[in-house]
Order: sequence, then structure tokens, then C-alpha cells
Amino acid sequence: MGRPKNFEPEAVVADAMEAFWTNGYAGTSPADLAEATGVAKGSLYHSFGSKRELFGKALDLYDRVGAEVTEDYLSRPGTAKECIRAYLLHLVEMDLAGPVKRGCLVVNTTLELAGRDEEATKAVRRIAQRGIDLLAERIERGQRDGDVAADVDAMAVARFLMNTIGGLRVMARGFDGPVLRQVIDTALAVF
Amino acid sequence: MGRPKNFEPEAVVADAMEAFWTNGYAGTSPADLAEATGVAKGSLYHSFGSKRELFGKALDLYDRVGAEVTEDYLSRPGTAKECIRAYLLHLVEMDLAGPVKRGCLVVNTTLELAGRDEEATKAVRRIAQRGIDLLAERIERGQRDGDVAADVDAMAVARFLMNTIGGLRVMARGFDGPVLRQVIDTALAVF
DNA sequence: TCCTTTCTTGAACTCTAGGTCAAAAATGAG
DNA sequence: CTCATTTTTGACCTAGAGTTCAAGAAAGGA
Repeated sequence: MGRPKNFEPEAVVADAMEAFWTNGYAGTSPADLAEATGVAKGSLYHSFGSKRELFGKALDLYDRVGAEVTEDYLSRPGTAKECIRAYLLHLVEMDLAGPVKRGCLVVNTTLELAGRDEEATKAVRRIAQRGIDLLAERIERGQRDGDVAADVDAMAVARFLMNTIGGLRVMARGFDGPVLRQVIDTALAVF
Repeated sequence: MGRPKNFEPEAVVADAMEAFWTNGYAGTSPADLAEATGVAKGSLYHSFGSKRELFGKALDLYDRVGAEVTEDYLSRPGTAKECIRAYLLHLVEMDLAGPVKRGCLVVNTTLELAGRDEEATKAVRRIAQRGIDLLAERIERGQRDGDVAADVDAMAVARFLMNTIGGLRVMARGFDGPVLRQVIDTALAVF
């Protein structure tokens, strides 16, 4: 019973995610969130408790979607290197697609909140680790399939690739497509 | 004539740089700056015009010091790869040394302001480009010295290395020394 | 000495962030 | 229909950000 909700919480979280992604955590005010979601400030607080909690849900959503995309790219046909190249190129294209360069919510959050916000620190660390694990698994599969040399240290390369992704997310703010694609080509030469 | 300044502008800029570096641009209030520099708010505004202008000077100082360190490491004896490895290890050590993980002011600024602040966008882009140029020069020297293969694309590798540095600055927020050093080892295998 | 100039400082001001709240509006239960 | 329950909303509140300013202090020049 009681008055029914006027909005879909999932949709509101998605809208909030877009706002945080574009303007950062501190850069997104409750008023901004109200406008972005179409839900009044008071209602947002009633439903989500605080700006910080809503941000937590937004980061979770970002992570879920991102993990899905990663798994999709890494399970496509082709060698490990082909899959990973396609995945990295996709990330760069996404970064450059929009009119506003907003980078990656996880990287942005890492730099804005890691070290200052306990929960955010753990969250971004967990998300990065999962990305590394997915990459390592794909490289190991490549070794079983015979398209990656057996003496490659899969975990080391996976960590390196995650580092490269982080770098691309920074570089994408100031460099253009050709430069970023050249970085990808150079990075993939390590294995 | 007139009353003499009570402080050394350079020292104040250095203190302000530390504050911005630790807490970010938005995260550092005029009150914080007054405390960090030991100069009253009004005086800071009198001398520097605005928080944004003071930040500009702080970023400039950071850049000058950083370029000096880079040039120092790259001009030390040894092969190109040895110099660059020492330089990257130094960056990681600096990142991990302090009790607070503050990363790199340029990377932090890139993610916080690039795209929102015209001048900051140009500044970080210029700083990154100079880093790339210094790395490319050192690699070319390595080719002349015979310690880097002649068929290496120096500019491509330099861009890749700058990307790796950016990545390390992100990863350093959540991963420990051994992981970061492994990333460096893996990255240096490209040339 | 007095004047001009430049610097120093805390008080004061405006604006916004982040959050709370009370009153009104929808529901289903009885 | 009335009630209990839950949601909706803008008004309201407090704290702090970023900036301006007026009053005073420290110099050198006439």
C-alpha cells in the first residue's frame, strides 16, 4: 500500500550516473541531479538517503554495464590479441564519441575519491581487479588455444593492460584518435 | 616604495601547489590555502587575483620541477631503457612514498578540469606533449648510441610510455609497489 | 613630518551545496 | 469513506565557498 513511486529507480540511477560521469562527484549538485533525473530533490533524498549513496548505486550500475561489455568483447571469436585489441579500440571510440570528453567513471572516481572515501576506494580497487582477472583469463585461454606464447606471464600482462587502459582514459582527454590507436598498437606488442 | 611583501611569492605558490596536489582544485578552499601558505585570504587575493590564477602558478611550478626531474633522469649514464626504467621507478616511488596517495598533479588536473577549463586543458596537453618529446629524444639518442633497435618508432614508443605513466598514476591509488613495478617491467619489453 | 604607495587582515557579503521537513497527494485495507 | 502508509514537493535551513573591502600598517620620497 502507500503511494506508489512515480519513477523507476533504475532509470533514475542511470540518469544520475550520466550526470556524475559528466561532471564528477563534487561537480554534481543535488539540484543538478534533480534536473538530470526529473525527480525533485526531496524525493531523491527520500528514496536514496544521500548524494553519496546515490553515487554508490550509479557506480555499481556503471560497473555492471562495463563488466558486461568487457565479457562480451573477450568472448568474441578470434585470438586473445584480436579480442583485446577490439576491446581497447572500443573503449577509445567511446571516449572520443561524445561531444564532451568525460573519460571513464571508474578512473575519474579513482582520482577524485580514492584515499578520501573508504568505500569508493574499495569499489574502484575491486572493479579494476575484476578487469585484470578477466583479461588474465582471456590470455590464459589464448595460451591453451595456442595463440599466445606459453612463456607469457598472463597476470603480469593483464595488469599491464589494465594500466594501459587507465592511461588511455587519461590521454583521451587531450589526444586524438590516431595517437590513442598508436598507443594501443604499441602496447599490444608486449605479448 | 610602498609596504614590502611579507612573504616570498615562490614559497606561497609552492605551498599552494602542495595543497592543490593533495586535495584537488575544487577540494582546496581559500581558507585551506590561507592555512597552507600562512598568508591571510585577503592577501592571497591581493597578490594572485583569484584561486584559479594561483592554481595556474602552482601548476606551472609543478611542471617546471617535473621537467627538471625528467631531464635529470634521462641524461644520466646508461642505456635509454635503463634511464627510462629508473625514471619510471622513481615516479612510482614518489607516488607511494607519502602517507596520502595524491598521484600526479597533472593527471589529477587532467581529469578534474580538462574539458571544463580552457586554459587548464591547454596546459596539461602542453605538459604531456613535452614529456613525450623528451622521451622520444632519449630513445633517438639510444638509437644513435646503438642501445635501441633502429627500427623502433621513437615517437610511438614515447607516446606509449607517457600513456603508461598516466596509467601508473591511476593504478598507484589502489595497487602496491610490486604490482606497479611489474607493470613497468612489462611495459619496457616493447622496445 | 606628512604623503603616497603598496601590502595585510579579518569582517562582511553573496551564492550555492547538501540536506531536512511539513504539508499535500496517492494508494490499499477495513 | 476513512484510515494508515508511503511518496512528492518546494520551502527552508545551515555551513562553507569564493570574493570584496575598508581600515590600518609599513615602507620611501618631498
